[in-house]
Amino acid sequence: MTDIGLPGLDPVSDRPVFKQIADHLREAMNGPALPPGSKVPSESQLMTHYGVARMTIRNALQLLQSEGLTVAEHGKGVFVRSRPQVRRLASDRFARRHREQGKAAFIAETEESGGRPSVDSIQISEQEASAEVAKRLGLPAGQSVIVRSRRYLINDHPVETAVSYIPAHIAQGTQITHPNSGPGGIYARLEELGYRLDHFDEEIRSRMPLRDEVKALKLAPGIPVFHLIRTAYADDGQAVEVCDTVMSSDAYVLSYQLPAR
Amino acid sequence: MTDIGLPGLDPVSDRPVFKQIADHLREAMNGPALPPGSKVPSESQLMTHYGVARMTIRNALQLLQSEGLTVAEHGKGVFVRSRPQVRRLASDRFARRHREQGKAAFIAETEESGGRPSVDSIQISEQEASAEVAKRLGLPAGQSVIVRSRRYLINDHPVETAVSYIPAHIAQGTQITHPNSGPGGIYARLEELGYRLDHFDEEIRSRMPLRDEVKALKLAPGIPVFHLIRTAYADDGQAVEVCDTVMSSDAYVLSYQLPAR
DNA sequence: GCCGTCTACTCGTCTAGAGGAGTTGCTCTA
DNA sequence: TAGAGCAACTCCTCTAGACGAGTAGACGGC
Repeated sequence: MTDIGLPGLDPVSDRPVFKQIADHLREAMNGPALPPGSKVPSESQLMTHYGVARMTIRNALQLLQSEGLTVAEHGKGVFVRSRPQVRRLASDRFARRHREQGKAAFIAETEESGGRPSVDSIQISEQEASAEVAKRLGLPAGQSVIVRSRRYLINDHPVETAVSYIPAHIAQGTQITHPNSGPGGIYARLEELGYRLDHFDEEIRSRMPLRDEVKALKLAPGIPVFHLIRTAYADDGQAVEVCDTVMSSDAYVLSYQLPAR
Repeated sequence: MTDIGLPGLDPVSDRPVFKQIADHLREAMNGPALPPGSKVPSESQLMTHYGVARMTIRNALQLLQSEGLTVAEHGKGVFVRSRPQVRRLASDRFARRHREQGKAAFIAETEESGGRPSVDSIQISEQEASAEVAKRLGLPAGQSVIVRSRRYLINDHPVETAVSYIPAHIAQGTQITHPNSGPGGIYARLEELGYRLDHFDEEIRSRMPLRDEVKALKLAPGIPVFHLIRTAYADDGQAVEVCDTVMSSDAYVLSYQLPAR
């Protein structure tokens, strides 16, 4: 086999065999033997090396995959995940000075870091607000909202899905209801309508993706998602937008500045 | 079997059997048939119901577990995860007004929300800063730092581990090097030493936990962690502390306020 | 040289068993 | 009645096969 210096099993250890094998491979991945992108020995090679059944090897590989350390490619082999380029979300990303340059935050930031941004699956509809959304927007339940959903991609790879909810009485009849919301995005439109933005609240959770999210974001097994809910407030204290986004956690580092005063 | 109304398999679908079974169970968990905390039918019950081999059932259950939806308990059964109480981290949690009340952020917040906070595994040492830490602290590599590591628990359940790095020339000979850092925590001590805190930068990642983290945080399978790195800056722009924390993602919702100006 | 086929190798799915170990509750005995 | 012991049930680990489908390189025919 492609010898990467894997040790043998410890016959006295009571740690299950498949976990021991996973440990060995994890170890090798930390060293030079299995650098990111390299190929892990095949199932049959590992079977021969350790003298165990195929299922035992598969359990070990499965474990590593669920930890997000490897990806299996049908017909090719199992490979050590290489960390993809990440996008840093800074806490000033919605500052007015960026908005005034006429580009939505995502487009501007991605281009700056040398990526090719795109947006697809744009869908716009008018719906009754769910209890959750109504509460965040400070509306009575069942009030009508404009729903804008879309998917963001970098170099044609999906990284984020987003759904925005804007009270219908605000967005109705404006460019916000069009797929192309115009220069600076919907926040620029809201300001033109007289809703001067004051601040945003962001709520962040992390969890494993749902089935649909795995598909929409082409997520590898073992990669969690950020679930971020942002509420935009105008300077009169009124909530004017709620944005619910799900992001591939291996494509993002979130970054915030907190006051100490 | 405890009939929860599971449908049969779709013989024409090309979706693998174990995924179909997982789909059925996931569906049942969304409805009243399998509420949080309830017991999923046993492997042998599912074998009988679907007429498939045990491994196929186990694959399905394994999938749900890796999604963080269920927990298996040896000898008892598989149970639907119930969402634990979460702790909300607000972006003003390090505001001076809190610090001046003499309690560290974690203790104050947890008590406020009705939990019983505790801290254990406190270890303090002096080490050479790693390249990463040195860079964040703005120190030459290899400079000496005081390392404070500890684990936070709520109602005796671990939720977070944290390691702080403070330049030795600042912390040396102060209470910061003692396990009990005194009222208001190390941030209060830093201010007493004349480092008036100006702001914090927080960097957030999400990923699956390492082996040690699973143990330290008693994490169930399929639960990712937040990895948060906070840097504290004094008002002269100097970085005075770096804190590296790993948090169980099912115990936290992070919350930040962003300026729009 | 180019293209299609064949083959060997990869991982994916599934079957049908084995023994082990933790938990629970019943039964039988003292 | 209290306790020990046992049986039945749970999930965990592992074996030894089967067939399927995707990939890539060798090889031969055109």
